[in-house]
Amino acid sequence: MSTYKLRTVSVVEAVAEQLSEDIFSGAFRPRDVLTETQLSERFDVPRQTIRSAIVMLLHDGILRRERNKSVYVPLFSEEDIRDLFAVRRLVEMETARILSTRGVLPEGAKSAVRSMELLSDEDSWDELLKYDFQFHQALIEATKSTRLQKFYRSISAEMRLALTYFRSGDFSPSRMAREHREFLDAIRSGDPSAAVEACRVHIEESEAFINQTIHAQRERMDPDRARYLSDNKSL
Amino acid sequence: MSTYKLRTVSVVEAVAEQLSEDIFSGAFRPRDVLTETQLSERFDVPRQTIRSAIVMLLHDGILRRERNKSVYVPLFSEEDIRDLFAVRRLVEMETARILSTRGVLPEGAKSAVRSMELLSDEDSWDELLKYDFQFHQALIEATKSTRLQKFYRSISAEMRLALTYFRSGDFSPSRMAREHREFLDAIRSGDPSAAVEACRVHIEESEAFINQTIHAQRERMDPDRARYLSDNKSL
DNA sequence: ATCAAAATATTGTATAACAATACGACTATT
DNA sequence: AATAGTCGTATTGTTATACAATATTTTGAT
Repeated sequence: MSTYKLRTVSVVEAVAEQLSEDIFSGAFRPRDVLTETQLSERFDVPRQTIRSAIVMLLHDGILRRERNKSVYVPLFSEEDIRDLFAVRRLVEMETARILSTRGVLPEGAKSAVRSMELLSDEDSWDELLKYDFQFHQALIEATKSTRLQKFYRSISAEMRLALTYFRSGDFSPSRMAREHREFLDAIRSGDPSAAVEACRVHIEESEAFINQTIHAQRERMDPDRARYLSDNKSL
Repeated sequence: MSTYKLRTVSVVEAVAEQLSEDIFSGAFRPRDVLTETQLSERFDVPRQTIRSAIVMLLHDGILRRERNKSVYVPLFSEEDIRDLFAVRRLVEMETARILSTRGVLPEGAKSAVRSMELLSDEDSWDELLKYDFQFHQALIEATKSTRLQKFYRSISAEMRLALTYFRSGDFSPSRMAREHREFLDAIRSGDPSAAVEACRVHIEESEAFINQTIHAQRERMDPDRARYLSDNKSL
């Protein structure tokens, strides 16, 4: 008889998950303030449960709070974006080094790229984003490094939130697929330094894309607003 | 008039802090299971408060649990130690690169080294460890990278716990001080690659020291026990 | 001794209440 | 009108209690 590892979901986890979705989907916008009683009614669970769920999301970086204040959806500054990408680059380059050294190429990453290649320009940004995350997730998990995974988890939620804010920019599934394919091939090559370099390129392309979207959004604003944001280094 | 940023401590934080100390100090040993009611009585706070404190320590990696089970103090495997050091090396090398590039040399790190140099061989391992952590903490904070700091925090507690387990090995404050001094000088030099390399050496010396202690401990055991541990890759 | 059922212990969730803090509205004073 | 002070309200932080769900131990039957 084989044994199954069943996956159960506690109430707190379910609330945290749904609340995350509400944030990612835009139901809650940056700077929105969420009070515990309000959430308690929304999900029809006791306030204690909400508080536990909030702690999870605080750790994921998609909610913030000061003491004795209500939590709020974070607004990422340019500095936040820089920091996120810098750290992500660090982690992913190390991942690329490990995997190419070990000659490991996770199936999940391969299938994610295949899925991307099947997307057409009419498909949604969300769809593309899903495969993007699946790809990188698979790579990290293949390292088998508990701490690296923990680290990546702690920034991936923030990353996802940042990316959804700037989804509106023009994007091309085919280009995205090609970039991921190249990265994957570099890892497959077995040359660690080449893989690491490909990773750097990949992440920097991603960052450049975001920055471009940010600036495009800013130009669509009126000058005063743009100047204000520029002064406050916020998005 | 200058403004102060006051630091307050909530009940949960105080409990978490004290509980951490109890774990670091060895009052709770690896594999010890801690029930919530037991802790509730020990600290004379309601169970809900204990639960919140536990969540913090779970994130710090100095407590673990499976669902519906009591938490327990982790026992680090050799793989854990390897993983911890690998990731720590990654973060600290990046830190060294950043600081040497920017020409930043935090005061806290300098004073930590000075304190080490004043220690004699009669002083305690705990004392030395304190300055060691102060040194690395200061470096990380000087990067101003929120995510890097968050990450470091998430492994430093585990690191400290691992180090306290193996405190018994022979140690030399003067050698420790010298190693840190050399690392600091390398950062000061302004040559990033030299600083990064010095960092690698520093961390690897630290890891080698731990491994040596581990093996020494193992040899003091009886053969059966040693073989058992070897088989289970646990310490 | 082995297995199953019952009793117990422990975590997870729910409800309520109160204390501490933050925030806004209002008032009094100048 | 502007300012500082006071009060009331909303919100978070903490405590208390109870019960449900799950895990563990004990007991009992075979």
